[in-house]
Amino acid sequence: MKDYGTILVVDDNPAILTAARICLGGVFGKVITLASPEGILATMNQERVDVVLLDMNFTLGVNSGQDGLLWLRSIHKRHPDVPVVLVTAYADIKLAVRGLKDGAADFVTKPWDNAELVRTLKDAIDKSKEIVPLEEVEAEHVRRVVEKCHGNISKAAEMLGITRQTLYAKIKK
Amino acid sequence: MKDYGTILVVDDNPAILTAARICLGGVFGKVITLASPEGILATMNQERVDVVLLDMNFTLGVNSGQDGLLWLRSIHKRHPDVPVVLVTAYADIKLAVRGLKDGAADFVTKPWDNAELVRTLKDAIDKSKEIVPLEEVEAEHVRRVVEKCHGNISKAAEMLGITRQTLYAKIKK
DNA sequence: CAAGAGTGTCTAAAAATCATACACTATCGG
DNA sequence: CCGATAGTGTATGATTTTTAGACACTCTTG
Repeated sequence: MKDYGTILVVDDNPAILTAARICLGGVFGKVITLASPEGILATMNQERVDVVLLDMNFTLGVNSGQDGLLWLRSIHKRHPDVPVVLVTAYADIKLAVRGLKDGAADFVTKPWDNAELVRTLKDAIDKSKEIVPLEEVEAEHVRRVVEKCHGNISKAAEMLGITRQTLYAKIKK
Repeated sequence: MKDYGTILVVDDNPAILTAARICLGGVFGKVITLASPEGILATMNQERVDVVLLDMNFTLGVNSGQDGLLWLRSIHKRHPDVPVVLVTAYADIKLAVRGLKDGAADFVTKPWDNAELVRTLKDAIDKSKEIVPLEEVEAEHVRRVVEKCHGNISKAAEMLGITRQTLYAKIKK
């Protein structure tokens, strides 16, 4: 059951970290906890982390979670394929939404439901691990661009940077 | 300035529709309004719509916006490349988040700020119109998969459905 | 009607991809 | 320490894809 790899939990409340270790220990092979976000990148460079659970409420209320967003961006920049799940207070849902737009995989609101948290984390990891063949990605993108050009194959081909004839061939299969 | 095409506004409150016509008329070449969502697909089949502004509060409070989500999915299914911006009450932000996961481009909360609404709609359209060359999409996807395989080129190539040598060639440029 | 834009198809040349192969390195269990 | 296994980097020739260029056709529009 412990096949979900390594999780990094970042929260400035030690009680939360202890709770996380207990709650998540049964699901993740390794639970790393950090009381402050400064060590995130260092930790992720040393250790292969499969998912990050990041609390947004550092420096309580001082700057409405801007710090959290900055850390999220830092993680996303260095490790674009490691999913980050945010933790916010319910009143801060707008912050969580900002986070989603900035690349977070998902978020949970405090106080959280353990089962929901685990499900959210599993989903985030599963989604990040799912790999699509190159051919499929290409076909999907071609379909969208042709749609966007309202069926104008010449324009679509130009925007895709390929020849009209090549686009024909790709559409046919 | 009216180069943002056609917008479809769906809201069961006639006053909102009137306000939308006035507020959005200066930005969009054509503002189509619908008092009920039943006509959405029919309208979109007849007319080329560039963005949809969809209120989630039909059948007030009866089923917490499930209807809105269903309409969102219908639109997204038939017209996957037309961005949909949701309108929800502030208390229903969770609904808006569900909507985002279901493919909505963005959302605004009622009561809205006109400038913010226009900005949100413009962003949604700009983003939906931006077209990426096929080569770039391919390179990005290759990069991600290689990263996900932690540098194991053989595995990455297999998952991408291409040869190891081909992957080499793609990485080199 | 004439011009322009788009379509569908063809050819031969150029480029990319494939299967296969070989030498090399690193890791791990016996 | 040795052999097995897995991965890397590179090479070759055959095969497939893509390209440039061209031609005939349809549509729309001034």
